[in-house]
Amino acid sequence: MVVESGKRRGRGRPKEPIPRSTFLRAAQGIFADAGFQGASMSAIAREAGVSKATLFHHFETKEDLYIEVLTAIASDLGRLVHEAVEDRGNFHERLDRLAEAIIRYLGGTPRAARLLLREFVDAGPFMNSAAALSVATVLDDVVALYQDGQDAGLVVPQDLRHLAATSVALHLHWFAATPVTRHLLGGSPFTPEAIEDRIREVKAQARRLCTL
Amino acid sequence: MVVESGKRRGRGRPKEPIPRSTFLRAAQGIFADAGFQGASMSAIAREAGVSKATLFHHFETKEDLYIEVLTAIASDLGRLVHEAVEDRGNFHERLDRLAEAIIRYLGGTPRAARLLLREFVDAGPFMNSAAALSVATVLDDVVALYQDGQDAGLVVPQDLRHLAATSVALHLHWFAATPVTRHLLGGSPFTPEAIEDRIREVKAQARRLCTL
DNA sequence: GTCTATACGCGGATAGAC
DNA sequence: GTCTATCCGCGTATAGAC
Repeated sequence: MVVESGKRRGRGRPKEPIPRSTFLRAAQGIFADAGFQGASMSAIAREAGVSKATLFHHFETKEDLYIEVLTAIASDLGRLVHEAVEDRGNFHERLDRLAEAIIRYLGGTPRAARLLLREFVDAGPFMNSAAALSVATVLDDVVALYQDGQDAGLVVPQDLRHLAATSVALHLHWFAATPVTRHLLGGSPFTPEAIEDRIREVKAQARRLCTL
Repeated sequence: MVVESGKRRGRGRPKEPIPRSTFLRAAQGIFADAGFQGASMSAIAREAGVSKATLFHHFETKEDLYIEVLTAIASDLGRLVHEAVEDRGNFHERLDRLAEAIIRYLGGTPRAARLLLREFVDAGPFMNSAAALSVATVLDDVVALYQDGQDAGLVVPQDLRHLAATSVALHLHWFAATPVTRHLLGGSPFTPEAIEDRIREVKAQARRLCTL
């Protein structure tokens, strides 16, 4: 999946600098497939269709590039969760909205779940950077949603932290643990039909999980 | 956590060969912390208290060592699941037994969940080896349990594959995604009290998840 | 069966031309 | 801003002494 730039770029300052998104897209792919340690800057440069030195010109270190890739995803999800969870409609509507928004995003961005879940397991450069705070915010948003439900007497009187953890696991694992999902499903979870099925199933599971 | 052998081992064939478990334990630790790619044979040898060459004498390649470590865990869990799920007692008893057995194992073997979940996300050497079949068996055991429940009219008429996936995610994520769990819990999930709490919460969640 | 020593490639990162 | 060429360390893996 090499970028087709038609003709090779020559030396010297070009009229059209390579957009940052080119590097980020390539990096997203390689990091998702190989992880932070397994990915090499050479592979990312190759994928982006530039030389390694060019890549190093745009990102001082591999860590910088990795953190930027993960920050973009965490920020997307953070926005999505915050909007879905906001105080419009009753508790169950908010719960449904949350599931649907997350699944459409993770289903439409196949690398996102793998990148995030791997980083959670690795406790790697991103989770050890300041940007990890956005993850904490998302978690707190989810807990707050359940808290609202509990206050309204709609949610079972159980530990909300375990409930929030299950919610995160539920969403990420399906799209990230591809061998497991493929074995169970017998196909890709990223087809449009599979995604619609998933939304239906998760909405039902999420309701039963917390409802009295 | 270096092995204390008292005095250094000399050259030549020793009277007491180093037990294989020494290498496996060390490898488990390093692989769990760094992942397959991130781990180095030097680090594992250091942790085991032997030279790199000695380690390579016992395991031809890093992959061999890694697969053996993961096979041991998958086999432990496979046995546990198979026993817990077997046809003793009613459906809810079997469900509770399953949760308790898995949580005690993962809680008492802090590296297991990380190793397994990371491998699921990586689709690495283990999942591409023949040994991965044991994972498929476990998944099928779980689906079969839910099928029994559905046949008995105790389980909600929903897609059992999504239910099984949630069950796996639920168990692994809590003990594997340590930064997330620690943020939510505000401490380690591996203390005896945290484990008992976890058993209680998961039993309740697992019931609500599938029960009519 | 374990050691020391080493081969060899590939990783991240840099220098300097254009 | 991008290129080619290169440095240097650490990775896996091997050879041969003991």
